[in-house]
Amino acid sequence: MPELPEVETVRRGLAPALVGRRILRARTKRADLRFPFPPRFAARLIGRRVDALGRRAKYLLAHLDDGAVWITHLGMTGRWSILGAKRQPGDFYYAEPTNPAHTHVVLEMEEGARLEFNDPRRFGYMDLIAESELESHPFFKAMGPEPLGNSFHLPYLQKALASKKAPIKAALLDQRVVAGLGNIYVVEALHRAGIAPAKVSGRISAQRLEKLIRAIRAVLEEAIEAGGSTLSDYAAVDGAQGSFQQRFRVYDREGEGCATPDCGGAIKRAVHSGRSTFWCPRCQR
DNA sequence: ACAACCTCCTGGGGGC
DNA sequence: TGCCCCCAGGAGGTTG
Repeated sequence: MPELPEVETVRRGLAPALVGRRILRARTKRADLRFPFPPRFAARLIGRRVDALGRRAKYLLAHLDDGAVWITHLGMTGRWSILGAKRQPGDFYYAEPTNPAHTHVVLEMEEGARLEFNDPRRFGYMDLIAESELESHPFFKAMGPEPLGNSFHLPYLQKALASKKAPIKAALLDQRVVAGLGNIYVVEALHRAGIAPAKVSGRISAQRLEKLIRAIRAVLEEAIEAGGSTLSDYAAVDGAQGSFQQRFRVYDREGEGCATPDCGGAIKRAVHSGRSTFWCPRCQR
């Protein structure tokens, strides 16, 4: 479900409930998600104040007042909801309750916000580590640059892809190359850049890589603006659905006409490494 | 080292 | 209606 724009939307929704407030209660309802919770996870959250809520790629990073960082990855179906919060204009909202059987973490914050983490497939995970260990943590150690950040630029991408034989689609899904893209935004960006998903990474000209960088940035920025994409279960913390799925040009549009002006091609679908790829064979080369 | 799988897990949708 | 198969936003681990 959640790629960078969805995680950023969740971050922006959670921030008013978390930042500057203390965690009054915390409870996990099972021992693990994708991985076990760290030792004494809930107990170590209780009493802490959240100083800042950041994001790195698809990870949420809550910086706590004791120097620890509480990490959440949403996996495929992970969802944070805010329930029963204050009902004041501009404050929090009330999310539709999700299936309680899949509610795995519950927090109560100062000022009355109740936060629930719900994840039917349990591909999500959480961790709690010292801020000083963040860079060396296995999740982040080999991670590539933020696609919307200053270090994602042509010289970097040229170097990262040079001599790579993998198809460009696979390379962009590799979080070591660039961190935060997933299946949807990769295929959308490749379509905008006019690059075929199967194109060998190391054989794309500088000019076309420059166009790809611009396409990645544009699609992510537009998707954040739209509150992400909702296919089935993704929602923001207040239950709101994203709307970027209405602007997909290729994703899940097999057989439909290409959106590129004067192209007239038809969108194709193929499966590579178990993941669906959508593209227009006419304008993506 | 690299690329192409398989896997974890649940639920929704389509076909019969 | 029911059942079975396929599919899904991620990504670590295993093969070859």
